[in-house]
Parts: sequence; structure tokens; C-alpha cells
Amino acid sequence: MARRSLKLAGREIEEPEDGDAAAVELISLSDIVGYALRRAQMAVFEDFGRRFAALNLSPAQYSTLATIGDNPGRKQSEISAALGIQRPNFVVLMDELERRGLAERTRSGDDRRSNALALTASGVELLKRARALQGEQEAAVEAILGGEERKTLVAALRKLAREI
Amino acid sequence: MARRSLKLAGREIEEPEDGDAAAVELISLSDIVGYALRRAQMAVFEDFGRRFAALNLSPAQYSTLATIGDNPGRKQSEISAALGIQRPNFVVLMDELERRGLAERTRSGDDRRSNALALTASGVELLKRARALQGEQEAAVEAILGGEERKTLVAALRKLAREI
DNA sequence: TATTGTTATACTCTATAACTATA
DNA sequence: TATAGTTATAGAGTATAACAATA
Repeated sequence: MARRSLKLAGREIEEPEDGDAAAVELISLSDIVGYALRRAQMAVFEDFGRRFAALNLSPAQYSTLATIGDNPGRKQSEISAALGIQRPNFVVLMDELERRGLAERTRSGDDRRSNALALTASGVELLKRARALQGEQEAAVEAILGGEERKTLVAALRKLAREI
Repeated sequence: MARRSLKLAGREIEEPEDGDAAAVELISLSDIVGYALRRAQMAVFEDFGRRFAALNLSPAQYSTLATIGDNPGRKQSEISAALGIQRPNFVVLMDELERRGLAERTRSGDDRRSNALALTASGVELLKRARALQGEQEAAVEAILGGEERKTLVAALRKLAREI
């Protein structure tokens, strides 16, 4: 089939042939860090969702459990700030972790405005299983990129987040 | 000030000292690709928002204009699929670009179910300015990472998005 | 006055079901 | 019967203002 001329928005262009359906070119976007970041993050988070479906943990919930585990007794506002989560949003996140018996808030004796956070025994146990799943994802990434480039990637991403 | 012991969730832990506020450790997350991706994407998109505030373009709007510009006359569903945007969401995105006179939908003569997309003259002009701004962001990234590592980063991200 | 946690709310992104017109 | 575009809607994720308790 011959290409047909088509007038769009006042300019003549070539109408793509039938069967070109899969060939839309992202040439302007293919070398842009921001766009590559978005697509990679979508893909990795979808993979995370599949792996963590059985534990019913979102990325935000997992990173919260892990950070409380690493820093027990810290104030709620310190944990949320370290994770870059707004305080009001972190409240509902903690509500859910507490409702599920994975983490606890304790009114601090030091400063009775603040909550000290900690994992419950059940939270510690779930976190252990979650870390194993996370390790599997990291291994999958390493199988794709290789160990050296995985390290380089993480370092570049951290530097970018810090300095841009 | 001496550390005080504190009982949380049934376990004795050391209460962090005053002044440790900035020292919450993300040790469990610091080597995880998914977490590094999220933080980097947030930072890069915030930077994008500042740079593109004057043009009033979101990342999705910019990538749509650029892709239509690269592939004029393509079907709406082909463009949305290439960008990984759901068709229903792409409809409202196009509604807005059309309302602002940047892009146009034309009922295809070939298959009257489909819309052929194209930029307007105004859209071409805005895209040119947007590409310049995008180039500035890419230069900023390159200033942080270096040209070689920027290339490596994009390649790794694309490979990850494709293969995970 | 300032800070911690909270509530309420809104706005953006993303996802799904169902309709219409065309094929 | 299937596809392209559309509508409506629901669910995350994220952001801001304002309040109560405490410092």
C-alpha cells in the first residue's frame, strides 16, 4: 500500500502505513533521564507489587517498617522526615500499620507531644519475610544489570536525588 | 545527657539522644534500587516542575507533545500506548492540549474510529521552547554525574524497565 | 510562640467498567 | 464480534491549612 498524504493542523504529512502500529518512536524521550526514571520506576514498582502481594505491603509500608526497624524509639516526625513523607500522610500510614498490629506508637516521656515508634513482634517477623522478598527483587535486578552496574546505578541515583 | 532506657512494644531499647534528630538511618533502604529510583524520580520531577512552571507543562504533557511531534498523524491509541498511558487518561490529557491550542485530533479517513494526532503551529513553537528547557535539565544532570555516567544511567534504566 | 500529631480536604495519577460509533 | 475513543468513577499518592496538646 502506498503512503497517502494527509493534511493535519494545516501541514501536509505522510500518513503512516498499516502495520506500523508498534513502531511509534520515542526519539525525543529516549535519552532523557527524567523519562527513563519514570518508566523504570513504574516497572520496578509493578514488580514489587507482584512480589509483595502475599504480604499485602506497599512500597511505602515496607520502607516504613524497615526504617522503624533500623531506628526503634524514634519520633514519628523523624521517621516521616527521613522517608520524605508528609506528616499528615504518615499519620494514616501509621494508623494502618498499627491497626494490623505491625507497629506501635508510644507517647514519649521525654516530650509528651511526640510518639516514639517501634515494631511489634509480629512486625519484626513480617519485616524479616519482607526483607527476603526484597532481596529477591534485588537479585533479579542484579541478574539483569550485573552486580557492578547495579551498585553504580544506586550510587548515581542517590547522587542525583541529593544534588539536583 | 545520658541515654535513657525505654520500653517499647515489649522490648527494651535505647532512647536516642537529643540532637540526633537528623541522624535517622535508612540503612535497610540505602542499597535498594527501587527506593533509590523513587527518591531520584521525585527530585528530578520537582526540578522539572520548577523549570517548566513558566510553560505550564507537566511531564506527561511534555512527553506527549514531543511524541506527537516525532510521530505526526499517528493514532491516539498508538501514542498513548507508546507512552504507557491508559487510553481513558490520555483522552483528558489530549482534551487539555487541544483546549490550549497545542495539538489537534483529526478523524482519520482510513478508519473513522480513530483520531490522527498532530501539533498545531503554536504547539510546535511551545515544544521548541520546552525542548530547550529539557536540554537545560539534562545539562544539569550531566554537571552532577558527568557525561559518561549520565549515558550509563539512562542505558541501565531503560534496560531495567524493559527486562524486569 | 513553636512543635507534634492530627483532621479534613483537595489535587494529581492511575486503573477499570461500560458506553458509542465504527469496523 | 472487536477496536478506538469516550465517560464516569474509584483508588492511590501527595500537598496544604487549621486545630489541640504540649513545650
